[in-house]
Amino acid sequence: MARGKIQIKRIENPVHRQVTFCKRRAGLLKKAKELSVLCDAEIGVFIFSSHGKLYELATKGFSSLSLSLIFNYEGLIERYMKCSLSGVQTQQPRDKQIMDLKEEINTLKHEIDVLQTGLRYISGGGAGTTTLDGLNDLEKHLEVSVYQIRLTKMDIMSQEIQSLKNKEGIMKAANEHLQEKIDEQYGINNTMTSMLTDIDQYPLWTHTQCPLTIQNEIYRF
Amino acid sequence: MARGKIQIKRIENPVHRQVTFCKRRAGLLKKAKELSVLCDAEIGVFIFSSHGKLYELATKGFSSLSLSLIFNYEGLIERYMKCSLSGVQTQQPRDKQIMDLKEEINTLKHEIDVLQTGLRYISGGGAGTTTLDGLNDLEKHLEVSVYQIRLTKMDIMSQEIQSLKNKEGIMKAANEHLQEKIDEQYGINNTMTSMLTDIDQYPLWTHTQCPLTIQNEIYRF
DNA sequence: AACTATTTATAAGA
DNA sequence: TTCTTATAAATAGTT
Repeated sequence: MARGKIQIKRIENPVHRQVTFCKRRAGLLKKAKELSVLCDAEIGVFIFSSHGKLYELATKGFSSLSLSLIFNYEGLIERYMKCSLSGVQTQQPRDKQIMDLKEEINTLKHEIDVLQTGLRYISGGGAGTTTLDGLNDLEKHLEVSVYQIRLTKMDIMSQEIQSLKNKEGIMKAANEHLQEKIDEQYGINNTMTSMLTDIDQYPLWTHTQCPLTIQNEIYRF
Repeated sequence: MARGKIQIKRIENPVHRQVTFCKRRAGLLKKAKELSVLCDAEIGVFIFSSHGKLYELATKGFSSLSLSLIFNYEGLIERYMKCSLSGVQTQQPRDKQIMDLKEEINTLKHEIDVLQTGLRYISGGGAGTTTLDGLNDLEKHLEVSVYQIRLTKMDIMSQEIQSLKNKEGIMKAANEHLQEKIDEQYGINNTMTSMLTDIDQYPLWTHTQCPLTIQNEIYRF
């Protein structure tokens, strides 16, 4: 856009490409920031360079709304479940519970296996595994470790929310509302949308009242 | 930036704000597209207006990264629903066997933590921590690893795909099915996800049978 | 939605 | 990467 017009197509010269990447990346992130400030919008920008390096920008609200939605929902839902369950106090046959625990143990053992494989993969620069099956396994396994990291993260976060009040009635209402939304909009991403809507509708819920929403508000990145 | 300089702070006049939002949003998305093309980068941009409407841009490679995250989320909702429907789980009876199992689980989880720390050290460098920031970093590193594994996987796949002939009739039928799905479930991000779902619905497709269009959408970078 | 006077971003060169 | 600067692009205020 200066000293000559350019065509918008892949820059073949790697040096030029890298320089342009730096400049335009900075420009894009700046523009994104400006837009979010000027117009009170929540914005997330993720840029992976061709070499795989991540550059990102996320406004606080964006993190708390959609980033959490995308990256942290597993942790959030799990916590939500725990919370609503402890309020409801229902009974479960002991055998089933024991089986569940054993199953969890097996899952964790398998995961350890996988993490060890992943460790070898990463440390070897990926050179070791080249079969499709091997890569599929590895991919799954790394996803599992990302998941575990998220759980750990959430554990740390949960310490912060111990001080919030537990109002069971509102929690149950939230639960019901959530279930309704899921039933209503169950589909692929429609559900995601409804979660967002929920967050907007109940901004003041505390963790124990509605963990799904409040953790988004409190535990931003 | 024209007819007068402006301060980068929230525009209080709602009309001005809306107009500026439109203009700058278009500008930002254009810039993002240009960057991805010029520099061969994978980019995702998510803009939520102050009213909650989502505008987004995601390059193909980027979508393959976020796809899995969304897909995982979807799986979670399924699990959540199953759980709710099959009756609520209970508080544990403080029974020795269960306690033992839980102890084992904790041990295994700890081991996983250790492995995760190792992964971080290898993949990211820097000191291992258990702080939130540290975990955030680790999470990102692993995500990039998953992303890179996928790129490799997709390369392998696309080589196979190119060596096989497509059967046009099946391809057309599948495309129609896909289009139906997209129409049905069109919402925020769901085009990508619905394609994934389609793939899952046809697990026995061989490369010769699997429609070219779907492969293009999912496996091309 | 258009129009334009300006500001901003940036391509090329160093 | 960073700086400089000529120029292309974006856009604030206006119609």
